[in-house]
Amino acid sequence: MSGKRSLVRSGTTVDQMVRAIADRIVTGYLRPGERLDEASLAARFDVSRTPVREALGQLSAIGLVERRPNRGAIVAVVTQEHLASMFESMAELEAICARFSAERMTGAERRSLESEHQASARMVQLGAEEDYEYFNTEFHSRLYRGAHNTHIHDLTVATRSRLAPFRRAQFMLPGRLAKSWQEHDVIVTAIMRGDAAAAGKAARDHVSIVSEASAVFAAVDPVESRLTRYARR
Amino acid sequence: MSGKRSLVRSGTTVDQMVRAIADRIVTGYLRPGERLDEASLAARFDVSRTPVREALGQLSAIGLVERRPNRGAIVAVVTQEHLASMFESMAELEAICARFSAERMTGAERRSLESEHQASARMVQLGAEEDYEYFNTEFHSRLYRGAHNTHIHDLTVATRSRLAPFRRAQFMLPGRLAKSWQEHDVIVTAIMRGDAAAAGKAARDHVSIVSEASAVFAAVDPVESRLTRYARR
DNA sequence: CCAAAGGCAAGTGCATGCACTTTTTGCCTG
DNA sequence: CAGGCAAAAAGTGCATGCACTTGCCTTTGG
Repeated sequence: MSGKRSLVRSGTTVDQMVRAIADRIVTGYLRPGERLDEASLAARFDVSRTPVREALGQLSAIGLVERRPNRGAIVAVVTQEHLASMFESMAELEAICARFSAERMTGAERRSLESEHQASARMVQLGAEEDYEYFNTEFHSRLYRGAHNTHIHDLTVATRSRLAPFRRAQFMLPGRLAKSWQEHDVIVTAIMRGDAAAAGKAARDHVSIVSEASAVFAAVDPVESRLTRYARR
Repeated sequence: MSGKRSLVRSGTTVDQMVRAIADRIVTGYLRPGERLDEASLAARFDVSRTPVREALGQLSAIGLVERRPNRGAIVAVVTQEHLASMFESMAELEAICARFSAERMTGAERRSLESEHQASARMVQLGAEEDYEYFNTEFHSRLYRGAHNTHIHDLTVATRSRLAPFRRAQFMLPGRLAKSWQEHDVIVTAIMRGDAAAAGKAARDHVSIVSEASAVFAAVDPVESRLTRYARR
């Protein structure tokens, strides 16, 4: 092998592989149903099959890939039904985070939530989808952290990342940007006045709307065809 | 190696290892902070280190074990704070399941929930802790399934199993058995009349009470001493 | 007597190799 | 020409081996 390790990143080779593959799945570069050949991945990342296997095992443990004994691994295929259940769960989890945030956020957390939210209004005016997407992600992360509950935070982040491939195109819908900001605004207002119930409801509604927007894409997405291909085997 | 495989169970060797180790952790046979030596485990289960390593990797991916690069694995240590966050999450997750159950359970599901619940009353009268514990587990599983949401089901089951070591002794508390049944009764009644809000609240309260009961044990448990041992390293 | 250095044992991380399973291919038969 | 079968190819599952890291213990200089 070539000296130390070409990818100088942190952690062991396996950790790097897990992150690398998970990233490709979450960003949609690897599509549901796509075959994950151990040898190819090993060659691609210039490591032996052992760390690849371990990485695939861990990814399958967290549900990002599906492994069939002796038959290789594929990027986890998500049925319409399961997708719906994840979106519904997401709405509930976000509702919990918003409720807790309304009750528990510190003064500093409230202030930065509000100021960043106000700042993101500019992105909406400019119609800067990508910049707004960054604010949006950050906004939701603030809610998760603001809940001051590690476990809920972890569950929410994990669920969110599994939904990432299906949320991708949502901001392409005309007017979605402005609506999203409005919905955030309702959440922020409720949190600022410590109204847990209202914050929870607003967050749940917000995700539900995103869910419906994404469902449009999911239906015509390669997911279905991959599903078919998978079932055929 | 001896022929096929001595542990004839289903799945690959790695799957068996994951289940075997997870089981020992969840049942409390392996205690938080305990060292998981690859070679010892390999010898113990009569396999090579490779499947053991993969199993440990997967267990660490789902949070049951903690892995420090080059420094081996230990059974995940749960701080008091994290434990509290898991109990709180559990209460919320159960509340969601109960709410959904009230809205979505089929007639058959409702009937069997109620009849099994009524049957478990006998266990309370007889003070049969172990038998009641079986009914109790089944009762909660019914709620998770009754929610008709795969993802929530999975999150709830996973969280519950991580809490298992800390719920163990709860029924030893005098009178807990009868109180538990009463609390279940409130949940069942709410579900039977389709009152989602009441079912959710009752389920949340139920778990909160269990949480408080368990906290007593957690505080004086080996968890603390293990924590100390771990920190010392 | 203590602190730093160095070496040793234990243990982890990854590469490689072989056995076994699944899938594919090519040939034969009806 | 479809169907079936057998052998080869491809790919997974696990064992083994070696390099490297870590923690401990001894040694040595102050």
